[in-house]
Amino acid sequence: MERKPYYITTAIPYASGKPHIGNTYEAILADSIARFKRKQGYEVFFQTGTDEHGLKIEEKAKALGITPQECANRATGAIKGMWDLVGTSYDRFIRTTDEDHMEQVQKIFDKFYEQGDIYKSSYEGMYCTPCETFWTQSQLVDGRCPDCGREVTQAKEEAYFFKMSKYADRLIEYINTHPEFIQPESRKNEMMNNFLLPGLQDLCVTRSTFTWGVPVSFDSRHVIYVWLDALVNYITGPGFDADGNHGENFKKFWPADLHLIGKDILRFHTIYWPIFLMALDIPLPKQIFGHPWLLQGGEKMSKSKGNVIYADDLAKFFGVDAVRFFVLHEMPYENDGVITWELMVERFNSELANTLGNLVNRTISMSNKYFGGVLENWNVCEPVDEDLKAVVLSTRAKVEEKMDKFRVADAISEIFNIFHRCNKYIDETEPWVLAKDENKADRLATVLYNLAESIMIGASLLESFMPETAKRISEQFGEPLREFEDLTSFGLLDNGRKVTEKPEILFARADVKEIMVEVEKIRAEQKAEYEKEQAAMGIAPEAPVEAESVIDIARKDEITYDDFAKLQFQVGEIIECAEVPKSKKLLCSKVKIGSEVKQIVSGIKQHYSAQEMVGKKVMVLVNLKPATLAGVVSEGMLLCAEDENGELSLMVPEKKMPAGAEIC
RNA sequence: CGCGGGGUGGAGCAGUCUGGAAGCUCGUCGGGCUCAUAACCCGAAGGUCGUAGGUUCAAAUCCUACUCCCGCAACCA
Repeated sequence: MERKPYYITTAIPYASGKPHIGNTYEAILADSIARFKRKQGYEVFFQTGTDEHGLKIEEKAKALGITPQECANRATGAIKGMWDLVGTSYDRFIRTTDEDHMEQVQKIFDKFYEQGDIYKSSYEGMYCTPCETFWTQSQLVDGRCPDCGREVTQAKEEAYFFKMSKYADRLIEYINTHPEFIQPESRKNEMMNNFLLPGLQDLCVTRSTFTWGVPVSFDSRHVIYVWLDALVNYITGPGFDADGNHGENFKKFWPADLHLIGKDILRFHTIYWPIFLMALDIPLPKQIFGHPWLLQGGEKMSKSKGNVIYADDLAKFFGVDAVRFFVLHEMPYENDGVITWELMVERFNSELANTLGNLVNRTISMSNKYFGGVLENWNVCEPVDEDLKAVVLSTRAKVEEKMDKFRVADAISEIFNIFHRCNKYIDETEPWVLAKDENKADRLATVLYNLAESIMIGASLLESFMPETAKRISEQFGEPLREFEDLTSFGLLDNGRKVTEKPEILFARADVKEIMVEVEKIRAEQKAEYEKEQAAMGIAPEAPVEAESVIDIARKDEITYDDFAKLQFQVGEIIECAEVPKSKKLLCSKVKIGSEVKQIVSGIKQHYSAQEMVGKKVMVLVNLKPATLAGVVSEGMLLCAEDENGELSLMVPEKKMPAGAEIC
């Protein structure tokens, strides 16, 4: 029988380091869909991989004293390792440094150029020579390079551009006639209104400021920039060939059924990607699903604090399947989800240990206790059985329906509904009461058989989401997991099956306090590792947060006394202060400096209230050129000290000083 | 008027598109049960569905205004 093809991809994460739980979520989500489709009988091609080119990797490699390829290898190793750990069943793990991919990227670029879709022009912006980087006006800090703080110059760089506008109308038409193309649908309008309808800008598709990328075949000073290089992985992976000699997999699987991506890159996948495909004259993928993010609760995650959550750490405590369960089941459909260690423990205990684990355990224990572990259906039925069977047998259809809409969390809830029903069934039938009456042995056997059968059907459905657990349950019952088509009939479990003698605890309840003690250790390790890495790259470690801490900042270029003398500092007295409307950080102060009053806007609202500002004597840079902030003119600058957490402290004179006193 | 997301019992969320008895998990309280991982089952308390208007026989759901919170952007002079 010929199976229908199903092609699913994840985005390819940038190979910059170990992927955190949010990145891993996407791989798990895609994997569960891929497994489910296989279970449904599709021939699935599941592709994931890494994006390995670009400036950042080139720079990091330089800092570490290794080649960019080595640097990418390390990160890809970490990503692939993580994907493998969580059981991602990909058919191809593509890397943008794979030879077949790079060859096609060049050919595709050539083709676009020959077609006239790509043209040579120039890119204008502010350029930092030492950093070899273009910045937009808005990225500049104090008109200087945000990376090194040096001056930037207006510069022009030659680059190649893709004529997006040429295909915009076709794309708008396509999106309008294919409402299922962008998922969730609410995102469709966002793309249309923000990018497509106002008019598409041509996309710059090359860079000449770094060399770590696929070179343009006919112009070796340029490398092909990220989106063109990365997006086409979806077709080069299964074997697209720009000359038309496509591989078997491409012929079989393209167009893709689903690109699963984070909502942040929906724009590139629903606009640039379809346009590239149109330019190649091949069909567009059927659906693009922008999933929400899995965020960490509590404080902002940062490696330097050591509070980044990784799937492998979670798996150490809870096992891989519990991690899969959490990210799949706890993610809301459209909104961002939250993960914390505490939440993980709670879900783990309540759903996995209590509901599922305990159910399997008590069922097996009873079988052993009452019948030496042998399951036999004596067919002594009572009305309660009917409801159990109805729930169990209707689940497959419900799960399928949810999965069609990628409502994975709901699909899992449907499966767990079986386990809840089973626990209730035990309560209703009271096997321990039946066991006391020898005449009811046949009924008791039937009850246990029904339970085992229900659990096996539930476990079989669970296989796509928690493959290990499904397997362990099946082993404990000594019964193989069911095929998809066998999940809608009750009673297929072999009569006389013998369950395991000693039920294995599937999920041992976890104690939050104990876990948190261990988590602290992980955090300390993570922090140490981060500092080591920074040191290896020649960056001074961040100062510890203790009371005695010191802060080292980058040393600026030496200046002469004349330079210094240009700055005029005076003591100013704040006589009025108000919040700047519509701004989050700004306070507007009237500052008395001598007999003059200046209006100064400062970004200190989060540290000082307007009221407490009044009356303070502060250090003011008075001869700064006035500027307008959030629509308010500012004629100077209040000086503050800033610590590593961004806390600000105004500079005030140590002794009483009159307003206007010069600071020199 | 920068972009976007959100405000639903103590906590975390679903429900909003396609109006029609306010639901899930955790927590709390009470009860049941003892096969099991202090678990399981039943029940209860607890909600002005951010505020104010409007449409409607009927609004958490549709419309209008307002308000607060969170990301990003922007200013952090």
